[in-house]
Amino acid sequence: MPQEKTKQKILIAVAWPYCNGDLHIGHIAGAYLPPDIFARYQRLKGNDVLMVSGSDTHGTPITVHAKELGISPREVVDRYHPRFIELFQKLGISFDLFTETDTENHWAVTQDFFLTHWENGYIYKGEMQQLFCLDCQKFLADRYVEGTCPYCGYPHARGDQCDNCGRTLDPTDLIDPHCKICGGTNLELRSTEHFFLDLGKLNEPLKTWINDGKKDHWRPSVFNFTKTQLEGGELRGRPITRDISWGIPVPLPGYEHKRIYVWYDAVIGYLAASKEWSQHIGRPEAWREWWQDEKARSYYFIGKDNIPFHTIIWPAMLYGYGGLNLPYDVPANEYLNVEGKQLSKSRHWVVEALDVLGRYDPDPWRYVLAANFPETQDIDFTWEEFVRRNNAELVATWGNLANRVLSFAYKRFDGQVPTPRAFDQRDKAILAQSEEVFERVSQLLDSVKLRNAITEVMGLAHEANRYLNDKEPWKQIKVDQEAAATTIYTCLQVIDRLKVLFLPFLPFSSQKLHEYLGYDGDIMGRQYVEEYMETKRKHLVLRYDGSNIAVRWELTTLPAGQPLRKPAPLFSKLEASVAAEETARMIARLTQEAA
RNA sequence: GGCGGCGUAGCUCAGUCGGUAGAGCAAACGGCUCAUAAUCGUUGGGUCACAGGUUCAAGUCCUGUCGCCGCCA
Repeated sequence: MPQEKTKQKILIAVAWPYCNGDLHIGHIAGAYLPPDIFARYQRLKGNDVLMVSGSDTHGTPITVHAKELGISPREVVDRYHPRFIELFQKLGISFDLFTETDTENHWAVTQDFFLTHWENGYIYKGEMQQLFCLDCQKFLADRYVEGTCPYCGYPHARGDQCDNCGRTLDPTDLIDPHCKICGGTNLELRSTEHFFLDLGKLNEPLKTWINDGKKDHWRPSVFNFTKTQLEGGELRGRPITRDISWGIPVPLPGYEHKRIYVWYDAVIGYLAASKEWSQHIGRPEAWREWWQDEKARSYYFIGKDNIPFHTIIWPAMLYGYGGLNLPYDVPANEYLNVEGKQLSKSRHWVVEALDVLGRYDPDPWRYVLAANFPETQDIDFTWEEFVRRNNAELVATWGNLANRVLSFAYKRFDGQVPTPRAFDQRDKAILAQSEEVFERVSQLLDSVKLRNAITEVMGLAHEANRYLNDKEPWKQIKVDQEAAATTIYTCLQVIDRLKVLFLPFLPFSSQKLHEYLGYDGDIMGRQYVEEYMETKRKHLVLRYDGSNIAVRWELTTLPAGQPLRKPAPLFSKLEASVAAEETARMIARLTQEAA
């Protein structure tokens, strides 16, 4: 049924990883793999996808980290930013642009935002009481004050939060507060002038926005939370500047020594990166198609801790700026726990993504994480589950299906796709099933139910195995060559469709399968790293080129007689011992770091 | 403390609009031998956190309690 295909503009905005440490698999499952699957699907459908993110480089955690290492904040960024890029390349996360916030472009876009908010009356000046270190002659950001937690007695609690009991604190709550820079205790409360985003003034328009009746597709956890907050009508001004030296200078005369608070500039990155991408492709105004066209849709992929920033603060900022689209959807995920415990760098319970990608292929990770996406609740990942899903589902159900059929065809039908005769009822049934699955998966992907979608796809692989066992082509071929040819053709046809269905999830193996089936061409696109020079500074970016992709999101028809390539298994089994080894590795690290 | 989400089989999780509780794993038995010993079939297992309420009918809606997670204070 040919329907008018209008290309939809899809902005895929991905949480900006904070650039002071490596990403773990919880980040991948929560925020980075989902948008890639969604982006690949949308591109295959023929929509115009712009998927952007970058390293979040400002803020005091990075300056604190830099001081601990005895290097500059910029050197901290230079240490982790390339590792993010390496990770996303290895995992196949197809950012149209992954950049960073310490760029001339981002500074300019942020300062423009600030000035526009200022001119539009959404920023006001106010006085704040802040601890000042008399020895350093500096105001201390919350994180630069250390002391004893008044709740649990932990002696190294920070001014913003206690790492031991997790409570949020005010620097003045601390017992025996001292300066983290010089260790001194000569602190006094002083008044300092700062700028505030007037969220109170933006509460009412946001209330109208959340109740506009166009949020039915939002996840309940995201929608209910946002709606309640906005209808409470109690949004208050929030400081957007700080007395630190690392960050974007306030663009007002007399205030250049103050810096823009990292939370304010980080979300602007979505727009800044879109503008940077437009520069790269040589159409500097292209970003407008994703940000100003009312029909464009923007999806923000984030973890649940980030919900208020993306459903309240960022929409408020966009509204206050004017003329830019507010989020169409914010499919926030819950958390991925590991072996029953929450991942936590400070508590030394981590599975670093780059580390494990050195030991295991990307598609098994993509599969296992997608099958476990925490879309509705926190999910418990175990290494045993990783091995089981890899061996019993990816290898045994899907990889083995492809391999058994391809091998049979290659050996018994002269290395070609066999020519079928008329299909019987059983053949027609499996082909019809592949169409139904295609429909269902499309609907699930459209509504960002990725976990259900991949389960449906795997279900079709399961059905194809059943079909094969019903037809027994290894028996048919002894008595009726054409019957076997029809069975194998039918199964290859289904596998070809599974290749497309799996492509957003498992691009690496779908590419291999594409070649085994005798096709040419690239179906997963090409990622590449560039160094981009601005007038004074340069930075590394990750980009993606999917312009030559040789398939579309549609039911394929495999040409009979097409020469096959010699097949090989798509996936490898893992030793059962892997689970115990990896768990032991985590526990070893835990006890070692704790000592 | 306030707000939101979650709590379902031994384990990990689905469950749409209120209509007789589902899948996978694990266990047992059987079929097949194309395939990486992979695959296919059959079989068991439930106080849907707890206590009330609405309804002809509640895992689902309402109230309260407990626990976990997040945001805010």
